[in-house]
Amino acid sequence: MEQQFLTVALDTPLATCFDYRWQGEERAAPGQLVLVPFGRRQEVGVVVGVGARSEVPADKIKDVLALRTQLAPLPPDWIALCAFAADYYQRPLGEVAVPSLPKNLRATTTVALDRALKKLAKAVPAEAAAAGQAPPELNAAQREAADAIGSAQGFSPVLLYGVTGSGKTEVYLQAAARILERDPQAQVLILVPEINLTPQLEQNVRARFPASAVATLHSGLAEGERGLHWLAAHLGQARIVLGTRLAILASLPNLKLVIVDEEHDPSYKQQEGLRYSARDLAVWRARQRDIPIVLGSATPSLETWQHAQSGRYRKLVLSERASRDAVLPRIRLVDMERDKPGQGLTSTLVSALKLRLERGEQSLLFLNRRGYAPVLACDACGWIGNCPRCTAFMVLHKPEHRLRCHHCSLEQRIPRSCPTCGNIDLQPLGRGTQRIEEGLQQIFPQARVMRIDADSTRLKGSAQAAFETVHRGEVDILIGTQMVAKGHDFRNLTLVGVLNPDTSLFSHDYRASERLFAQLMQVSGRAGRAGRREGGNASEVLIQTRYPTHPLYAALMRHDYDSFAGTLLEERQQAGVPPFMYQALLRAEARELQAALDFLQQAAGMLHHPAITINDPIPMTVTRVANVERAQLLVESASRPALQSFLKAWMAELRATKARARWSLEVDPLDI
DNA sequence: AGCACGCCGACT
DNA sequence: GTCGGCGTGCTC
Repeated sequence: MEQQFLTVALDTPLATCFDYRWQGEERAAPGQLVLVPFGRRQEVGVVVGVGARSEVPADKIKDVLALRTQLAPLPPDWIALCAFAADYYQRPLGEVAVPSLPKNLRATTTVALDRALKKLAKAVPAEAAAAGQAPPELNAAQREAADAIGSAQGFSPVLLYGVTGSGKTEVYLQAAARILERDPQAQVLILVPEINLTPQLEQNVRARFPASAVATLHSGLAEGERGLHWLAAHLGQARIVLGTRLAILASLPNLKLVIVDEEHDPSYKQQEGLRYSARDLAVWRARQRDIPIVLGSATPSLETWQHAQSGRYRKLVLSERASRDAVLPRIRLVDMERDKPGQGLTSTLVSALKLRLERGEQSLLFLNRRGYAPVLACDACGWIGNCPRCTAFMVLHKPEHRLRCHHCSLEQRIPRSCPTCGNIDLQPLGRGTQRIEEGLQQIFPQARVMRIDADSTRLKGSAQAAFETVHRGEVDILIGTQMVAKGHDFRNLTLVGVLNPDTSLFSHDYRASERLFAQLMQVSGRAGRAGRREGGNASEVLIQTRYPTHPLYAALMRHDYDSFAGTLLEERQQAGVPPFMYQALLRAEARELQAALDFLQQAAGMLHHPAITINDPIPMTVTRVANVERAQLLVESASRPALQSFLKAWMAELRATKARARWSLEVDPLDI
């Protein structure tokens, strides 16, 4: 029996793959899973290369323990996708490929895998085109978009640009249906930011296509379920895969269309480990497979917008709201200098709330700050409740009677008196959702007020339950953080109040205004989605601000993202920041700030490249978290290839040096 | 990252 | 006398 040498990608931080010997009956092939000895442990890895010989000295090479022949090999294009992501984000291949597989399918034992395969073998593959519910009529713009996408040949990126309620979902579904009808093998991948916050899209997909043709992939699924759905995608049984960012790394052998809903949403960016952008990988994936991709948004990311303006992406516009009687909500600014808020609410907003209560309509208040008050302070001596482990304030959480650090989760009892001067009268400064909730209950004692934020929805399923309560009409006033801004259609909601958006206007983070506009646009879309029946009152959005003349608000009131995005792009070009510049961030953390800074300084001096700017190391804004000091170093280039080749060489050097700090690299960082 | 091996302080 | 600190080195 001819022996084979297998190059195996393993989930380790080591930058290489490992070679093993295989001499079993069956021939091994790239894409297969193998169980191998690694150090003194056993690991499951992915075969990425097969050969008759190996560079590695024979005495070091160990034998493969088992080949998972029951599982069809992962396709070459999947390996190529992982390899690209690994390369682009400067991570080992195994660290990308292995963790993207469901845990129970890559376990050292094979029970879960066999069970899942057995279960799927029984399932009868459905004819995906055999639709359940009949598709609704499209308006002209929708039809044109669905036609264009459904008939596109080869790699054709499309920005589907349309406000909330303009019927983007319907375009996705009908374009997908066309492709599935035409090709009985075809698979469609639909990415959404957070599946739990957009249940309506999932319901729509499930209503339209047979259940067995749809697979969902997101981190909320139980292990067994996720393994089953992943396998259905891998085996081609799932024709539509609906998932969050992790679904971009699924095996989809017959992928023919990719859809990225709300493509601007920051949750497409993974914020730990492999810090990939699922949207960017989706575009790469579409090019790799030479298939169309749809990026949908009412407020596209400036990266996407610029590609659309330059003609690299085709821009398809949905300008009208799809539901006939749905109208765009009227957006009004409330000048907080003139109308001073009490309990965080201006009299204008209070009257508007009162009117909705009288009419039996619902209101939504949006405040992106959870807790009762962001700071507790002593008027007498100036003491402020700082976190002992972080450079941050302790946030007052009144229902729990606790001070809580939002960075390290440290909790303390609320001090009865000032720790330095003994003053009993400690003052909460500023307002969070809890405090607004309390104020609302005082102003409207008869109103049914509900708060939805990360604190009120800690328990699994409680967010779902809370939203259902609102949908059932058992809530008059809903107060929430960005959790309430996404996805949900509240039929009876006619007022949206935005409480404290100004902080983002003058942020040092140049992406803050782009994000704010998107967020306000999105939360505005919660109002009046169904329209008001028979000559009723238009829905209304009230924004409390100290800067009523700010251009961001002016553009928002006109629902005019075009001109706002144009202005932002000009500013970005002038400032030399993305999308006109490509960035990477080297982060370091250590017990002593100086150690982190020293490491970064050393790293900064390692390599020089004419097209690369290496900035000075600086402490991060929140320097200390959980008693670890953090600093970062920004690297920039106008050329993506130049940055990539620099990073590759830099990483090799960095990995070879003994660092006195923990460090990590992020390519295309969102927060800098 | 794990998980060894490897030499110096406070405990049954 | 040992238990155990984390420094350095390796994983095909």
